[in-house]
Amino acid sequence: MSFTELLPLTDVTACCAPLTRETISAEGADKLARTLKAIADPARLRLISMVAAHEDSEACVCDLTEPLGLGQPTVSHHLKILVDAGIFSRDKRGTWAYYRLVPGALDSIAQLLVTV
Amino acid sequence: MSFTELLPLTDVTACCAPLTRETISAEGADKLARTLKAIADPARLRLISMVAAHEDSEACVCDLTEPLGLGQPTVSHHLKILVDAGIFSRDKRGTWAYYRLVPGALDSIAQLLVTV
DNA sequence: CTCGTACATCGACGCTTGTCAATTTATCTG
DNA sequence: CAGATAAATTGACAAGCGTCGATGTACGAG
Repeated sequence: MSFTELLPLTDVTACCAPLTRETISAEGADKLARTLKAIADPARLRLISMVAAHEDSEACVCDLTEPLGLGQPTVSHHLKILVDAGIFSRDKRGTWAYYRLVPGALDSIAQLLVTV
Repeated sequence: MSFTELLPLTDVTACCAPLTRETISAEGADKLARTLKAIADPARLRLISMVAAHEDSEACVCDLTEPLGLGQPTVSHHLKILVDAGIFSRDKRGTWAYYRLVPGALDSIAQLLVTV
């Protein structure tokens, strides 16, 4: 019963209590920190923004390497981190790998930070 | 002309475009990443949560050291990072330094992540 | 003025992270 | 099959980060 493909790390979604509503547990803090670390990088923020802006809201590595100004292995590395964190999904079609935002992933994170 | 005390790093508030609405600039990504890095740590997430839950929504270092399970210098270090990022404000009264959430700081960050 | 307390700062240490060049794996084409 | 292209993986390196112990600083009590 491998949930891994269906719910990569989106247990962030499962977690509900906003940070400031009730005291977070050490484990919860660890998990949320890991997710935030995945986003807390300039290259990865730009990747998220670029993929969202790309046509059909998806992009392959070759679309991203040159505008980002980083090497292909580095871009692949960042994309893997985002996939592992449940932010991106990966769809391999032929020789290309297409990445897109997991719907609701960023919103789930945002809801944990909000205080209102 | 030192803005530093008035606008620690809350230019995050000034920034408006959610990540996925328009393509973020390299500079914008850098700034947002710095802010997110300030939050993307288990100890600091717990500090945020603990301060928000504390009576009068403020706490001094001595309130936080023991429940966090970290040394006093380490806690001071984390608090400084949160203050520099504009998440916490610091108010020294007598021998004690009281920290509290900057109103709207976390919400500003959350709004940059949201996709809806 | 002296002592104790609360906090900040400094220096050092190990671990993690971002990046690259080189290599490997997978897939399509002829 | 051989060759070419897209992407993932590996190994290495410098830089950054979290933590601690020791020290410095500011403030209140006596």
